[in-house]
Amino acid sequence: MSAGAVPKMSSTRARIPYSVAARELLRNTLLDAACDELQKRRWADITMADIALAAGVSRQTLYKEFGSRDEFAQALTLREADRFLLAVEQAVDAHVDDPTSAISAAFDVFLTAAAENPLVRTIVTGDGSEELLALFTTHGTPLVEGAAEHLTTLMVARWPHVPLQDAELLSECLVRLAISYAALPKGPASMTAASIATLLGPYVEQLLTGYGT
Amino acid sequence: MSAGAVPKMSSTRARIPYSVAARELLRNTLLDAACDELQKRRWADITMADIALAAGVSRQTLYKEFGSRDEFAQALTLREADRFLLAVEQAVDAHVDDPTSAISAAFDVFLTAAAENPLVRTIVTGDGSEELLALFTTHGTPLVEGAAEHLTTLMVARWPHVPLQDAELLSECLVRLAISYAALPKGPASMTAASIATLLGPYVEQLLTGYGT
DNA sequence: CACCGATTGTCGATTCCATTGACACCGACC
DNA sequence: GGTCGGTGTCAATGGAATCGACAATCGGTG
Repeated sequence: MSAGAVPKMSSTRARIPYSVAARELLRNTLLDAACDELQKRRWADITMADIALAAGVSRQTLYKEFGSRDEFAQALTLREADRFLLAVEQAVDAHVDDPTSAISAAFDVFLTAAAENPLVRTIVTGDGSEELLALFTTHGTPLVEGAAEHLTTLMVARWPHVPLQDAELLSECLVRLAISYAALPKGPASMTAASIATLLGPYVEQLLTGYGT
Repeated sequence: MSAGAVPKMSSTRARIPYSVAARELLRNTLLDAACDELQKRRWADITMADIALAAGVSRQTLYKEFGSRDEFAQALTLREADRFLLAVEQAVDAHVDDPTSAISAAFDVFLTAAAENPLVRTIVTGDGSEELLALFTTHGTPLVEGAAEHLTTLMVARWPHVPLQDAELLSECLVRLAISYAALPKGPASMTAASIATLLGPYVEQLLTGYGT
């Protein structure tokens, strides 16, 4: 058969009002422009004016949308994190029946994607983007908490039997481990993923079989 | 393997300046809103106010973007036509080696998609959307000429040996036949497609083998 | 036929948002 | 210490979207 690309009309799902769509478009255009620049030079060498220019927008609209340079950097990392979480979610969905291998698979896709991701690479390579690095570690509260929260809701939605507290603990540890191995890889992604899975496997099995009560 | 959804960063290709992206977004939001409404009631029963409201925009911005109700309807059909041409283009690309089967395949995907397309269905079903129907037939100059032109450039790009004049003639006839069969189907799409292909096959073969000159 | 309600298309006034240009502030470098 | 480049902020300007209202038109109703 030929390439199956049907026209795909307007999609009957809830329509997004133009005003919010435009706002989202503005933010993404800015963020995308910054990503582009990041592939050419280091974060420290990129000015706010550069980003605004690349996005085809004035410097002040950039400042209105994101308060400061730091907040903009935050938004950059948070959006990228969201994308990673999306991939992780799909990986988990492919292993709902077996939580341990779900962890392994999720870790695998995460580490593999991280190793290839331009933004992550420029940060991990070091060399001028220390400020961005900090947003993943020392100043990484928003990212870690946000990602952990996302992971938690993801988990409880699939395995309702797991107590919230345990899910939160597991999520945060997973997020922290993921960031750690993304920042400083050790061996191939699949290997690391398998190690983490065997490390945490017993714990999650215990959670699901309902040890107590 | 799991679902292969890598983050997919900003894509280094040429960035679209925000201003034009926003304009495009506005137009599409409006058009999409109209499509949604069309699946609920007939074109004659849909007011400009309804469309504007559904798009989350004021009636006047709608009038500024598209001059009048008629022009808006035109834009609606033209955009849908463009989507169909995209599908057609892909079908053709799957048969660059054999023009006759390319025609057959293109016609097939076109008719199949048309039969399923909500907009086309509401029009073909008749019953209240006569004004839209006219845009495909009696008032269809922009659509027919536009589609034919698109088809022509598509053809000459793939088969440069074909004289422009012949490509234009063939394109226009194909477009008119496609519209005709979409409006009034006769038997299954694949059958019709095969018939058209056998009908025009000899002509295109003659074009490619270079009969004269 | 006259009336009425709804819709189209247009206009001016208003509001909101992005742009412009300028400025004070800070840090790096000479 | 002085200069240069970048950050962050401001008031003024311009344009685009909104609001409210209007004449014109059309279909239905008494």
